[in-house]
Amino acid sequence: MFTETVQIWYNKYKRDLPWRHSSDPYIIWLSEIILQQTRVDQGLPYFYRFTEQFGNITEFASASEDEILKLWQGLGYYSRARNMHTTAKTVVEKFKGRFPSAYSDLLGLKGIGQYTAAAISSFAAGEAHAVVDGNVYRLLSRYFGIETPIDSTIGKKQFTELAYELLDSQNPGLYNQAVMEFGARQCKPVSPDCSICPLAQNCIALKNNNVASLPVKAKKVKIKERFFNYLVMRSGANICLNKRVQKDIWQNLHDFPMIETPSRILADELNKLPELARLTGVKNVKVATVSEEFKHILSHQLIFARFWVLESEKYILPTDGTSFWANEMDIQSYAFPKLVDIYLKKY
DNA sequence: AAGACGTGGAC
DNA sequence: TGTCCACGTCT
Repeated sequence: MFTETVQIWYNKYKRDLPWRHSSDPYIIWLSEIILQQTRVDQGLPYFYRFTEQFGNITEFASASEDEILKLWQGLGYYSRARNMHTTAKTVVEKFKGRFPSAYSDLLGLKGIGQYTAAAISSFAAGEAHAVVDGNVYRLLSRYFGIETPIDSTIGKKQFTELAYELLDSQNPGLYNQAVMEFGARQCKPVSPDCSICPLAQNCIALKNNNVASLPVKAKKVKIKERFFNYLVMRSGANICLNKRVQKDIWQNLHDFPMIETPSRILADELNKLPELARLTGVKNVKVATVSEEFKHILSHQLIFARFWVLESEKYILPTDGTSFWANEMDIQSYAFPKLVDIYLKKY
């Protein structure tokens, strides 16, 4: 009943999305990775960008990581782009350029977990694997009145087992699309219109009047505050950039040489920091201008950033090994996190 | 196996 | 304003 109702609803109300016309595992992979933790509206332009740029997995694999990250710029969770590049090269080398569609093959690829392997194998090859994404957790927890936290090991197991029981093994692709679309559009996170819901009759949460409190999540993220002091150095037509190679946010994207401090600092405090002399190679650097404070919110961090534009006759190349002088004309070819991109567009 | 990892839109 | 979405995957 549940399964049939959801599929009937889907056939009537589904959105026409470009990847739904394809059974090419490469195209489905692109769309699924882009859509992880990302809404359709935000991901759609990136999907077009990537399919236009790379017509197949071999073209994708032959691009550089910098190129991939530049195309991905602004979408967030950049490990997705780095993992895609790794996977593209794996597919060319180990699968002769034919993107796999078997669940077990897919699970072995970087960036593909249970959800994505189930999605690609069911959409591209009709394999009977149930997708369990945020939409599915929400829909099942409400309809069946399940209060097990979805971010617990037990919860994950319980919801996955239920999803496999409900799966239409004759039409796994259709069922998976339907259940996710239903969750996204009808059983919405906030204020769903239960008065028009075809599942309302048997929905436990609706009966118990606790739709709004499901699904249950046990953990809450701790937000860590960080203070970034970016050093903007220009020399002729060049500007000093930094590649973020360390294991931290925005890995392999670019910003400026930066001094992170435990709290907000003033100009004369910045001048006293030994890192300033070390990063600039100049003893008494003058601060020409200071930007306003930029507040940048990540899922787990709150970043306060200032851009200190330095004035000096001459700088030496910072000795951190990750900074370099770039021609200002080439600036648009580097991938930047949103915070830095906003600053660059403003000044 | 708990925590890390972006961004933007809805309310 | 702040909170939620946002389990998806990796480490």
